[in-house]
Amino acid sequence: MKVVTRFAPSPTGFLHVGGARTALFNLLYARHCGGSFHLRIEDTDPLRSKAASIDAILAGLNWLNILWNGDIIFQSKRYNRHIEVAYDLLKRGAAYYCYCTMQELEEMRVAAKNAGRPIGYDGRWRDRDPREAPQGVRPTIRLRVQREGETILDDLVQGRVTVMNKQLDDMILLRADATPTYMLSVVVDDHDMGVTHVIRGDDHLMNAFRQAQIYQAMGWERPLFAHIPLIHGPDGTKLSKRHGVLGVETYRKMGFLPEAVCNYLTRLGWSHGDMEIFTTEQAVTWFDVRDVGRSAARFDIAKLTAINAHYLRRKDDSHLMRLALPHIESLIGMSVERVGRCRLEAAMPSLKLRARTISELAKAALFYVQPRPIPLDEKACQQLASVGRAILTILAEHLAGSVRVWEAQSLEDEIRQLAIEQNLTLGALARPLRAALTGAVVSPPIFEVAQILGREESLARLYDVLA
RNA sequence: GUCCCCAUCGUCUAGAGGCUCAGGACUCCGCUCUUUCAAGGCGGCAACACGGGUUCAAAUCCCGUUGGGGACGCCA
Repeated sequence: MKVVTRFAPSPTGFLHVGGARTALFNLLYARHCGGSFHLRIEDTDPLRSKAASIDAILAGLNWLNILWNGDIIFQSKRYNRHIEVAYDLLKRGAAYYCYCTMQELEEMRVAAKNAGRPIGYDGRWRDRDPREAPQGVRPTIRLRVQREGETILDDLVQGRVTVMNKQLDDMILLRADATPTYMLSVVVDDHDMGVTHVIRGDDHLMNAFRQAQIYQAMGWERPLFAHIPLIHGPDGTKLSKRHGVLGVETYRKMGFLPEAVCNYLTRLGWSHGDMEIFTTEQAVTWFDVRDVGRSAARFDIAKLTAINAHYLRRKDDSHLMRLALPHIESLIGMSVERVGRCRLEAAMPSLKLRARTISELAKAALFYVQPRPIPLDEKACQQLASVGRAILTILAEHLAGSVRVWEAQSLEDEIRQLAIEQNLTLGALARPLRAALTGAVVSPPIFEVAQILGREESLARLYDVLA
């Protein structure tokens, strides 16, 4: 059997991490099985669906390199097919017209809640004669749910789950305005697309039982289900805007790498022994949706950051340059000229070793491209007060008079020698030098910095401070 | 309220009856390296929610309790 999976977001917002992980698991499983993975946009609610959301979702998936097979399926374009099935169900006696008004249903819910009964439609039009229909009320079509017995679902992740059918109510298939509901559309589309494995968030677990009834009524074979646990916020509740997590693309802006995000998300709720760092290709060979854990995982930005640092260090310098440049330019508010770019490229190996995100890297790289005189932070100013300033004077004079090649190792040799002559430690000389050259008290190795800045720029920065 | 699910270090997890007085990763804390900061190396703190069973033996199986989460829309 060829495995077919799908990711079916509704275009009501951005692609959040939970959705991204669901998509990832669908992709991983399909590819693991040599099957196909599809994308379907669930835009059956015209009131909530937005074109901008579709763009955001596609952008997010593309960024993460979660690529689907074939064309995108828009549920809204399958409208006629959904309606056809609704009427088919009606004809089979598996569905019926319901003339309840919204207000009536609301009252029903309140009454049920107060009486301690399950909140849901009480089936009042289930067997009622349609001739009793009130005037002027456009009916909905509801499924005539099998109320006896129980439904068993052998979920690939949750295991065997049993629900009494009397817990299910007759859900609406077609709204009063004749548009299909999600509950109908998913089933029809999954069936027509030949979806074999429905992998989705476990907030849909109960829906599987309702949907099972539609499959049954239509005489269709039901796909296998895998309800994966939701991702929770640090406080243990379902991830929401309240947690400040936005679209997956926000993580791009925050300086995360897509491969790091994918690695982290895949590792959330799933593992392959002690493996922490792996490529998507490796995950494809190891992944089985049956191995996904049943308990919810909390989103931990610290671990994501650590994984990101790992990938950042291994990223090639020119690629990193392309990613970091926009961050840097927005920080200094101007474009980086050729000289600056050369410096950044030369500095990249030690810059990336000290950053965990592109943003951190950009911030740390700033001093390389800022125009003179570069700003000094508070600690650097302290460093360049009385004694530091005196040392800097000696350094400047010495370096300006030196004829040795301006290269990290020879600069270090020279300054070590100077330290001995002056009866000072290397640190005593290096600290003021660092402050003047970088404007800060922490930086990449200072002789490397001096080499990259070049003789002229370095001396100029020293004299800027002395002036 | 009704139904469903879950439960190993702070977090992500390994563990599918004996190999485990529970392993890895992140975080945190030491030490080391060192011109600063990182990285690297070494080390440390830290968990089987609780109570009953079953068994020669339970983190692993069963029941209950507690705690947490999710679903109950003419949303998806």
